[in-house]
Amino acid sequence: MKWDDERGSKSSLRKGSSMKAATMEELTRGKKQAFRLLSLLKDLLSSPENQLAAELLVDVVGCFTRALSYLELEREETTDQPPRPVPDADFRPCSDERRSDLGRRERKLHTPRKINCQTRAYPYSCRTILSTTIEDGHIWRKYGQKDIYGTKHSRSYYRCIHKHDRGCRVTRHVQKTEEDDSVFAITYIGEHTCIHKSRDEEVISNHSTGSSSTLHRPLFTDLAPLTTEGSSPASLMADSVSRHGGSLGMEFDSGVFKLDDWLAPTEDE
DNA sequence: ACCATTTGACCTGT
DNA sequence: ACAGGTCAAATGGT
Repeated sequence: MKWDDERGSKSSLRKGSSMKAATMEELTRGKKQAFRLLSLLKDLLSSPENQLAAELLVDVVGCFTRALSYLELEREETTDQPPRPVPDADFRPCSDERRSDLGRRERKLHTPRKINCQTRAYPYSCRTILSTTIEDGHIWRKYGQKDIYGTKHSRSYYRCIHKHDRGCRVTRHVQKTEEDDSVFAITYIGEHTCIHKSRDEEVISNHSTGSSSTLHRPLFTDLAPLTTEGSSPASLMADSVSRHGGSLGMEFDSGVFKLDDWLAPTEDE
């Protein structure tokens, strides 16, 4: 196994770097390492007996993420400096020359904007989860892909396949995390209104994954609510976890997902 | 032929 | 002006 950046304290005490910069550096490193651990242990943590460990680790990643956000916010408020450098030194644009947007990256440094429901007037709930799979038990139609400024992975856009026949307007976008290529950040915008799935479909879906798990998820409307006012994407994550066994959820933005809400087996009605 | 994905163009919000 | 989101024609797979 290769550990490439164990030596945080040395770099953080570099001459001339501020305490805040050093703090951010340490937090960034901590977050990255926590991600690696999460990725390393994902199979182990998906079993119910390791639920507490999974919860703790997800919380650790969340703490780092939040701490970095707070520092970033404070810096943006107190300085005129362009706030964020390109995150990776080895960052380079996607090789696809045809994309008209690519040249824009080079032109100017800008603060990456917050996405979607924070920048646009969407009346829908918006939640981001982390998962090792993009499968969540729903059928999605991809309708776009964009290179996102300051990130090395492009973002893919999906809408529910039942948009037209059932009027389901939920969308999601999927992007690999900077820290770990095998972990996806999946942001759900809106809620499924096409949720009338039969038990048969659930069984088929479970069976198709090859999983011998006896876990069953309730239908969306049965799920425990989030700690914030929004609701349904937690259920999407719950589906993902129970069916695919390797997914891990966590909070982002405004919602907190409780692992025990979606890992615990559900009792049959 | 049909359907899903890709991707350049366009739209929207800041 | 620009980043991010969406549209829709082109393309590719079956």
